[in-house]
Amino acid sequence: MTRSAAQADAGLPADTDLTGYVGYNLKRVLSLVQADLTQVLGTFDLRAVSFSALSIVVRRPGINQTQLAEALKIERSNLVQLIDELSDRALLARTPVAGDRRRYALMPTTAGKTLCARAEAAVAEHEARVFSMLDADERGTLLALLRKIRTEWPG
Amino acid sequence: MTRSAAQADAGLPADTDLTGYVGYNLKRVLSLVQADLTQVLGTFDLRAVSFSALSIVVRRPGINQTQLAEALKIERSNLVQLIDELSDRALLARTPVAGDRRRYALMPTTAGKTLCARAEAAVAEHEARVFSMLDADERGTLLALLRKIRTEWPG
DNA sequence: TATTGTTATACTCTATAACTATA
DNA sequence: TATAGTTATAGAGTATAACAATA
Repeated sequence: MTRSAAQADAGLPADTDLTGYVGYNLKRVLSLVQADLTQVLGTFDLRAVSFSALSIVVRRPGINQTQLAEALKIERSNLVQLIDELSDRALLARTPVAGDRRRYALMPTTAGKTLCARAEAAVAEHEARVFSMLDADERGTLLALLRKIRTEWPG
Repeated sequence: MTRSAAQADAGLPADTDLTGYVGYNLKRVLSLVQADLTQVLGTFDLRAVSFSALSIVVRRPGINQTQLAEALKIERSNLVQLIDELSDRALLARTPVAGDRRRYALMPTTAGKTLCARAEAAVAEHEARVFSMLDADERGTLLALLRKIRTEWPG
């Protein structure tokens, strides 16, 4: 006997009821997506958060660490080592800001821009692959709904 | 001067480009939802994972820890203390299984069923609130899309 | 006084290996 | 040999407080 006879079993997954919650499905889907993304970005020696940070610095050269932390919704303190790593790899640089010696302007290097472009292409492929069960309309709808939740978040 | 003059600034959030990714939006939305859910379940002294586990045990009495771990996609080892807590609070019990002394049948107590029902009502209210910017159709579509991703996940 | 970057630290979550008892 | 539950532990991620330099 491979399973308890003490319960009815309609052959449904045990988490059937939880799948009625949007939040639970968000969590399970994100877990799948993140695992794949980690693999993809690993080939560039990037973590998801490093990729996000680099991508923003490339698009917004001159941004400082406080602004970057706010954009990524992470703590400034947790950004320090992350920027250290990207800086050590010469993907970006902390450059002085004229008139305010507290701040650094984060500037992407040529290597940083190049790696970012390659990583972005890989992430785009990753998204096309992991969401390939959705057609273009469905994927657009999903994106729109998620953005609506973020922009109209209550509180 | 409140921001660097070294960059163009169209007034857009710094993560504008990242919001083109479904995965990034999934992560940011889940973060918002989880923070709210943590507050809600905190009033029952439950974590999200404890609630999920209790909810499954209530619906599938007799399930064992290995099956529960598979359903929640967490490691068996990480389930032990979680079940310890729920058991210490007398919300469920590890009961012997006739014919296999390795296994426990997890059985909800009356208190566990009652707490679960109250928590489920609170979670339903939480979902209605945090997704209140979506109408019923939109919320149904979001749920359907997320479930489709899970059920048709490639690999 | 407030802000920026930084350090140190603690806490949670997750993953892995190894053990026991049972099958 | 394999399975169910358990223990211990290590790593990643995240949150908080306090500090130095500067505004």
